[in-house]
Amino acid sequence: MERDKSHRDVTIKDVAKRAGVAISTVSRVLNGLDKVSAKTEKRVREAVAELGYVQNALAVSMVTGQTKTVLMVVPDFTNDFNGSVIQGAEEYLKARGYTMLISSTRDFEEEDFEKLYRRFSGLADGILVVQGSPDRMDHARWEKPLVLIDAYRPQEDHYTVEIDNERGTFLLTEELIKNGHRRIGLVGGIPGESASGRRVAGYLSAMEHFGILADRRLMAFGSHFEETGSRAMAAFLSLPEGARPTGVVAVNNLTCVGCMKVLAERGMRAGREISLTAFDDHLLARYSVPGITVIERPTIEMGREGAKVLLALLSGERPKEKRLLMESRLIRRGSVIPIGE
Amino acid sequence: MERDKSHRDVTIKDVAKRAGVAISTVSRVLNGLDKVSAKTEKRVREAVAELGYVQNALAVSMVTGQTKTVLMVVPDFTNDFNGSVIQGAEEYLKARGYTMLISSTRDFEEEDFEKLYRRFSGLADGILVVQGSPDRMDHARWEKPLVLIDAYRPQEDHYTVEIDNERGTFLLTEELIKNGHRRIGLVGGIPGESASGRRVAGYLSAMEHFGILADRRLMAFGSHFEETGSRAMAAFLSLPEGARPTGVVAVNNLTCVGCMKVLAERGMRAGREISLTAFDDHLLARYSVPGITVIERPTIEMGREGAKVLLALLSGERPKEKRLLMESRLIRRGSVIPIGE
DNA sequence: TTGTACGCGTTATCAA
DNA sequence: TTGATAACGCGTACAA
Repeated sequence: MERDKSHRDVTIKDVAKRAGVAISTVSRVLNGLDKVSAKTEKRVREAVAELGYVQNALAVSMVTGQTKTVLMVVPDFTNDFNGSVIQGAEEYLKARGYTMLISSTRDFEEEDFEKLYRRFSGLADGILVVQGSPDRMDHARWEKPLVLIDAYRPQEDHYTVEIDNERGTFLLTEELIKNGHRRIGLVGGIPGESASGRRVAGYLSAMEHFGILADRRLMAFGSHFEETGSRAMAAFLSLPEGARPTGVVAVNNLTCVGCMKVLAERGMRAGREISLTAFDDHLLARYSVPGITVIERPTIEMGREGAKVLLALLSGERPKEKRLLMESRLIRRGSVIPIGE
Repeated sequence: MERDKSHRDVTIKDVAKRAGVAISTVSRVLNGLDKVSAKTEKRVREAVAELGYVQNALAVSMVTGQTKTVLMVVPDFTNDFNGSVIQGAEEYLKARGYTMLISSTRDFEEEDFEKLYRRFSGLADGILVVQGSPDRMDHARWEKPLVLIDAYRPQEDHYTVEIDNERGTFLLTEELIKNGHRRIGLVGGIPGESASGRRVAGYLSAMEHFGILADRRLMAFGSHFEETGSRAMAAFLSLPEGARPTGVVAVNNLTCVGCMKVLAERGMRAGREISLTAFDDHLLARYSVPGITVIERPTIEMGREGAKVLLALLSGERPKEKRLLMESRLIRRGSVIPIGE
């Protein structure tokens, strides 16, 4: 509570005194807007250097109304997809003089979103929200610029950065079908969540496209986490021979890991006893033997583009295309076994 | 630049007017310090609710001198170790009313650290620095409370949260030796960095302890990244039969991944053609078949403890033990092959 | 118990 | 081209 005024930071006043000018002159030099004589400017700059003066960002924000700060909301920091998105966004923001505040929504209750908005509304100029959480958030409470990454809410009207989720699982499913698979399991994510929803749709649409009847027993849902993948794979494996899927599509990185975990526990491997394809590339998919066939998303770029759109919004631009669709691609590895008819 | 005063946020003044009291009374109610009559308090609370008043954190910080914000500096967000540390710290801070600012130091030049300190010195009350970057940082410029996580600089005097790095690699090396290995390769990290240094020391000390002469050709250095592991493993494998290591110790998660990558490319596997042990548990170590024998660190807890120490510092406490040592443990998996004498 | 008024470090307006 | 000063929203001595 006690402020120690003795070793206070040096302020604009100190600089003004040292340079023998008014504080408004110092401010002008620092912000380089109005004209200042070369001589005065030099004196001020010297005083700044000598005193090691640093602007008080808080005071600047108070009067300008801008914090030059962006809030990033992610479901979880331990997921490598989120990590990459953050990396991309942070680099872009930092390079443009913006600072990044961060908050994870793991274990959030409904009410916590409201608190989050309250707490940060005065601290950040804009907000970047990464998938997962958004479906439970009431974005309407946030009145400043907002960009959604990897989420889309048709009933609302936000700027978003996405990939074509439906096409992704379509490709994964198609890959299995073209290799002769007919009984294909699906490990869905959270039933109501937007990205998961599209991915499930892609699976169904591929099945239909190739005239295969989808089997309810081969579709499992739950969460974005490992556990859902493990449970699903275990259930699939316990089906009788004729009903058991020969291939499985996992809708995200962690559920894929869960599938692989169960396989490993039973001495099985994707690409040997069963085929597996999944959304999102990750270490395990890339370097396990055989590797997993996946849909790779430009994660760093998604973060960067999200930040780019947000800064555009902050500078008053209003891009008329609200949804930005990024490219994703299928990477074929050894996890899909060709099956003879 | 233009502040739109028309739809300004509601301020403490508005609340005071609505409640028919002075702003100082509102402040008192909000901060609950001084005594306020029950009736007045009720009126104020109602006014707050009706107007949807939210304190302006910036203004509060200006007058209190505290930002209730902590800066977290990490080398990279895409590394799962860092992600976990962030997760642990963020949860702890959030629960205590603190906000987290974040910055990655990937690709930082020397001078950037100075800029970083400048930029954030007024924005955060304290700083949490995660390994990697610290060795190139001049922490002296940061005058507020600081806690180092997974880094130790003997020449300086900071609060740190660590594990016994030397013991970790000692155990990894010992595990190989006890399984009959004698030619053991080491994939070191950044030569000058503190944690890497201790880990290299652990390897050397195990070798010496068991009377094995360390071979320079079996020690490779470079970075914390995959590439260093790949290069090292490739070099090891190209050694003539009698000089080639039968076991390898990787000092961190990514270099371990790099090793596994090279093995995979050549159709080899850790636990088959060669033995491998590594620092840090991660997806690939856990679920590849066979799994990798690793040192597991309590990553989330390290973040949490770091935050805890920092908040203690911020509240004026000065724990006399500056170095906090966390427990790590060896997890045995199938990547170590017993070798007959 | 409550109200007045000052200060926190800036920017921006208006005069000089 | 420069200087004086009113905001920005709040906490808190000090007075009432």
